[in-house]
Amino acid sequence: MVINAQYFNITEQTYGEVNQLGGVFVNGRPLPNAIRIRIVELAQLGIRPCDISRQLRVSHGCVSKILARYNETGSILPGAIGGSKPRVTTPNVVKSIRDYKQADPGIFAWEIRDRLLADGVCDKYNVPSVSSISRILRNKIGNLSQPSQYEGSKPSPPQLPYNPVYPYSYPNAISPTGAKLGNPPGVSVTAGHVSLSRAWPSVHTVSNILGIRAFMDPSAIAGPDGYQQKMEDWASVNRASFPSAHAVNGIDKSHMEADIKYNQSSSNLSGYVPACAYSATNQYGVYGGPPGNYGHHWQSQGASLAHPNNGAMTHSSNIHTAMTFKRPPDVGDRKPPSPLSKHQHEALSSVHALSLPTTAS
DNA sequence: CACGTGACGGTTGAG
DNA sequence: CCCTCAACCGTCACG
Repeated sequence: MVINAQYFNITEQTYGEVNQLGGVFVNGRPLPNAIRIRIVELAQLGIRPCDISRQLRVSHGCVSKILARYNETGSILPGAIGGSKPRVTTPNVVKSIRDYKQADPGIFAWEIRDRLLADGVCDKYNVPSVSSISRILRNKIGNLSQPSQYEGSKPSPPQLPYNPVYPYSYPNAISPTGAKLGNPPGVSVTAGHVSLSRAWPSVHTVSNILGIRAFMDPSAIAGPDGYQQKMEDWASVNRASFPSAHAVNGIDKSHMEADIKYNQSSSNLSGYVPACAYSATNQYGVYGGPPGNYGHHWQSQGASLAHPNNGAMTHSSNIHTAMTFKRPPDVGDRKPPSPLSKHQHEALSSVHALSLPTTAS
């Protein structure tokens, strides 16, 4: 919608807010993927969450959350925002209900429910409630005599049962959603692209847009290096850091389109932009944030980046060793609080070309 | 001091 | 279209 317009508006007015650490964020919206990636990267390098928080100027709660999610799901992407959960009354389920009803017109809703479970049409997590079944009988099936619409359309793509439980379907990417993840250009993918590319105009852009120049401007702030760096970070995020990011993704996503998403970044953000027409609408454009999965759905994210397991660093070839991004979560250990040595820092910086000030506090 | 957690105010998008 | 609702977001404050 507003796409460009929005952008402009933004420029004028500032969309973001500044947190206690001086970082810029957009309330209600996820952090840009670049920052998310950065958080994970730094953590992988052994940098403590508190330091990451200070360095990137992201609240520790957020850092904690992102890292926890990453360790758990292997994805750095935010969850799908908005929309509704996948309906339990999928065409397949409706069809089954209809079949049961046809076979036994006197069947009760609760009996249907039991049968859905017994037949494996649904599992305990996605089986419709009795009331839902009643509604289906009444509204969708109603007259058995008539061919239901469903039938006609019979869309039923092979639908697997949803996994409401796990919004992140990361597991094998098999999930219905998962499947889609990979391929469909649509959503998630796009989002990813978007995020990177367009999302991140450039630090400067961002700052300007947000009107927070002050923060970033060292002179203005007089702050410790931190500030300055911050700028860099954002900038770097956009650019330099990307490579790494990309690495990250690369890893994870192995199968997913993910590659695209992040990879590009290193090469150049702009490339992918087109893909997503979508996000434009989002503030992201403005924010710089990536819509990530946003637009989309449930599944998309699930797969998200990839997770550790498969991860396999497919692309990693290029990646700097430093980033062993994703190790299997099990390994768990997100690094011990060990103080990362400066050494590590150096490594990191070199990798990303960032200078990490380690929050020298 | 580090960090996990939940309240809070916000956005999003399917239905 | 507009509204509702439920999901997610990041920040903040508390423990």
